[in-house]
This record gives sequence, structure tokens and C-alpha cells, in this order.
Amino acid sequence: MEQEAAIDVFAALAQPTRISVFRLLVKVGPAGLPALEIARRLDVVASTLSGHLSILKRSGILTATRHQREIHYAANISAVNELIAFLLSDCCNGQVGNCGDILSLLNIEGPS
Amino acid sequence: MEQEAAIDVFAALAQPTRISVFRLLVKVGPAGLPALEIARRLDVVASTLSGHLSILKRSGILTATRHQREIHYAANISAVNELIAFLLSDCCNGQVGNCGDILSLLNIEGPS
DNA sequence: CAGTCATTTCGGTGATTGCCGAATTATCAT
DNA sequence: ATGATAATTCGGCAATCACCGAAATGACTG
Repeated sequence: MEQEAAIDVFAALAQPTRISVFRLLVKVGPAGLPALEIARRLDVVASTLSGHLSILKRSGILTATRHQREIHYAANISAVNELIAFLLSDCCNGQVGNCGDILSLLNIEGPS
Repeated sequence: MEQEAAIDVFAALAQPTRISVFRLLVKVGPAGLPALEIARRLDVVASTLSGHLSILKRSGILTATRHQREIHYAANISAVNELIAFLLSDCCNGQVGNCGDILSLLNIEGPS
């Protein structure tokens, strides 16, 4: 992931409604939710939400697929992966082990 | 990390000069750099940089320590860890293995 | 084709952001 | 104290952002 793309993702997530949308969609899983359902659950006006969804989608952190009349938005987990890889790329030379405490903070210890 | 804090970090990184500062400081390592040296390397006016440093510091992604006349800014890697943990917390139930391809994207495979 | 539902676009407003130069504060050496 | 260096604060300006309601588009149904 290039710096410009990472900035777009950071900007997309740097807003309360948008990060709430993203987290909701992460929880919901790959099936995602239609826009109005998101608006209902987060209590946001539809037109306002539409702008936020557009920003999130343009950054690549959400995907949108039409299901009949509805457009289902879903979190794009691989974009999260790329963002994390970008964050770590400069300090670890691509090898996460170099960053020490990251692994333990993420509870990576193999099956318990 | 709470959602509010994560938003502050995202907002801090969602700006070209600021993310360049952050990446420069990650590369430089824990010793960090004084403000004017950062300004020189990134070709940014001192007063403009000062505002950016203040935003980065307030978000917790940078630390600042005085060394005689200079204030040395350094990347706070543990804040990066917390941010990554926040990003993953909703989809993995705290267990990164649940997210599947994250591990391989990060080149976590044990010593090669 | 007419109607309905889902979503987006448009228009306008108030708040925030980023930028710079000038002035100010802080620290140290002489 | 004086002067020099490091860094921040201030004032003002242009650009962007977030928000809402109203209107428009797109997609399906009868």
C-alpha cells in the first residue's frame, strides 16, 4: 500500500460516524448490510450516511455489492491487512518479529 | 485503545506532512529528531511543522523529550501496537488467528 | 408504464483545517 | 544581562468538511 492510499484510509476512519460504520460492518461479517439498515442502526440521516459510505468505499476499506434493490456494504478485511502492513513496513523491514512487542500485544501465541 | 483515541491517531496520520514525519521518525528510531531537523529534512516551515508535531504528539503517536535546547520527537511504537489491536479487535475476538490471511500478509511464519 | 423503495446528488450553512510570516517564549553560552 | 538558537503561538486567509432536507436517480413490482 502506498502512502497516498494509506492517507485515504486514515482519513476515512478519522471520523466518528465512519469508524462506527466500519466497526459495525466488521462485526456483521462478509455479508455486510444495506445502506438504510446501517443508517437505522447508527441513527444517521440517509443522505449523510451516503456521503460517508462513498468516502469509505473510495478508500477501499469497504466493498459494495448490489443485491436486487439494495447495495450491501461490507468491511474489506484485506484492506485492513494492507494498512497494518503499511504501518509496520518502515520499522520492521517487513519482518514483524523485529518489532518485538507487537506479537504479544496481538495475542499471537499459537493455539492455546 | 478507545474509539476516540483511535480517531485522534487516524486523524493525525491522515495528512501528508504528518505521516511523513511519522515515517521518518520510525526510520530514525527511538532517539528521534529535534523539530528543526525534521523541518529541514522534510522541507517544511518551522511554524507549520510545529502545529503538525503538536497534533501527532497529542494523539500519542509521538513522544517528545527535551535535550538541552532541543525537543526530540520520536515515534511511539507501542501506540502503533495499540492502534493495530484496535483495528483487529472487532473481527478477531482478540485472537488474530481468526482473521486468516493477516498472519501471512505480515510474514509471520517463524524464523525462516 | 406507474408506483414504490433504496440510494445518491444537490444546495446551502457553520465549523474545522492547513498554510505562512511575524512575534513570542524558552533555553543556553558568554 | 546580551545575544543566539530552538520551538511555539498568533493572526488572517483560502480550502475542505460535516451536516441536513429536498430533489433526483436507479431498480424492481404489478
